[in-house]
Formats: sequence, structure tokens, C-alpha cells
Amino acid sequence: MPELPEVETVRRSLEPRLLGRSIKQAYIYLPRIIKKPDAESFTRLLAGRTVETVDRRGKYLLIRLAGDYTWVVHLRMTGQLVYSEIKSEHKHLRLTFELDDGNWLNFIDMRTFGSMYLLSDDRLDEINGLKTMGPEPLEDDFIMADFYQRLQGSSRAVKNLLLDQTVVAGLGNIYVDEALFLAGIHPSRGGSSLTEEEAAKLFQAIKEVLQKGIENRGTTFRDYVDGAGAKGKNQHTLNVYGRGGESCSLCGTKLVKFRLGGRGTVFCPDCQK
DNA sequence: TGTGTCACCTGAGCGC
DNA sequence: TGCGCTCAGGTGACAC
Repeated sequence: MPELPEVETVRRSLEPRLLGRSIKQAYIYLPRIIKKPDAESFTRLLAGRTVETVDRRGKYLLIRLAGDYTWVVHLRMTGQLVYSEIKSEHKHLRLTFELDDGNWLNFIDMRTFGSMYLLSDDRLDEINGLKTMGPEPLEDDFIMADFYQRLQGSSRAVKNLLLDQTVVAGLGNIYVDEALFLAGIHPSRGGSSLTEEEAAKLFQAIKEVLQKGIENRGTTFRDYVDGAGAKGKNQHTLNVYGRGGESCSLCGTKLVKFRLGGRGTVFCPDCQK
């Protein structure tokens, strides 16, 4: 599932391929992927625009275009944005973009949760998820004191707090479970129950698991590939996610899987208090 | 206002 | 073999 490391890997793989390229034509096979504007306007406004930068904010990919427009892509669960020499014939191809160099950018999305926007830069606030997004955990604006204060102000389960994009940007189910394991914190603990020392451990653990995820070019369980179609390697290094019933890599205790906030959650009952 | 739950969506895996 | 059920999870809408 694309979280911050996966989206960052897609960004890094697409950047050298897209910079300076212009979009010749968009072909839309599933219009509801386009959230703003309508599909017809999206196609018309995108045609002929040149890519100036490829950025990321949380799990959003921000493709900055000439004329002060930004093409915003969210991969959600199974979205893939893949640069290719050919127009994909994949069963789940939802949109494809013909580039001026003869190559294609294919958007494949099995479960069709992915979304796209094309807005002038002064209207990006219309995307609520972008407007309310919390600090980038690998940037300087992620500050321990603010993070601790946010945890202290809520009785919600710490796992649910970390999944909340207004608290920290870019975390999803995989990296939240991994960060909580690394910090030795039980996922059900209320945010306000964490000591400053525990919050500091969690703060560092979040940075660590995300950095490792990026170094390993993302986690591929089934669908995720980068912008060149390559799978990630981080799934081979996970301590808890996807390992319910197996032994803890630290103490050997059987890892427990349960549902928290509607999501599968794996933790070590001995290492995480 | 804060928090929890559910729908959206398709395919894999499992039991019968 | 085929059917039906459950599960996977990011986000917005909704209920309490």
C-alpha cells in the first residue's frame, strides 16, 4: 500500500523521466478517478503543459506544470503511476497520458480508489487532505515538542493518532505498526498516556522506519511498484506487519494480530507495553 | 468538538 | 468445480 516511502520512491523514479516533458493527450477510461475539475476540463487543461517539478506532500504526488497548475495524484490502495514506452493494455488501466517524447504514463488501479486533481496553484487548498495535512516527518517542521503535545491532547489509541494525516503526514498501516514496535509501545495505548520519553522514542522510530522504507525503495506486498514498474524490497525487513502468529525477531514471543480502528494490527505482547 | 464506524472497491484465499 | 464469505486499507462522510 503506497505510504510515504512508496510515494517518495515513485516521485524519485518519475522525476528524471518527466522533467521538461509535456503532456500531449490524456485518455480517461474511468472518469470518477478525476475529482477536480470534471474529466473533460481535466483533459483540456492538461494538454500541452510542461512538467516543471515532481514533488510530494504526505502521500500526495504533486506534479507542477507550466502556467502555475499542479497535477495532484493520490495512489490510495492499489494505484500505480508507471512511465513506459508503450500504452499499457493492463486490465486495470484507468487513465493513460501520452507524452511529447512518444512515451506514456499509465495509471493502473485495481481497486479504483486512486484520485487525481488538476488545479491552479492558488486553488490547491480545495483539496482538504492537503490543506489539513500535518508536518512532514522527515523534514525540519516535524518537531518533537509539537508531536508530544498533540499526543497528550488526545485519548485516542496512539495507532489511530499516527494514522491521522493531520498529526503526521504520510504514515499508513505498515509503517505505523513498525514504528510502534521499534518504540516498544502498544498500539492501543491512549495518546495522552505516553510519557515524554516514550513519545521521543516514537518520534525517532517514525523517522527510522520511513528512512529505511525509502532506502529499500518501498514495501511491496502485492500491487506497489515505483514509477519505472519496479517492486520494493522493504517487505523483507519488516518486524511485525504481515507477521501475525510468527515469532518476534527480538524476544521470540508469538506476534499477536487484532483489529484496531478497523485495521489489521500486529504487535509483540512482550516488547510493546 | 472529538471520536468511532462505515462505505467505497476488486481480487485472493478459504471453507463448504 | 463453483459459490459465497471475509479480508486487505486510505480517506471522507456520517453518527454519536
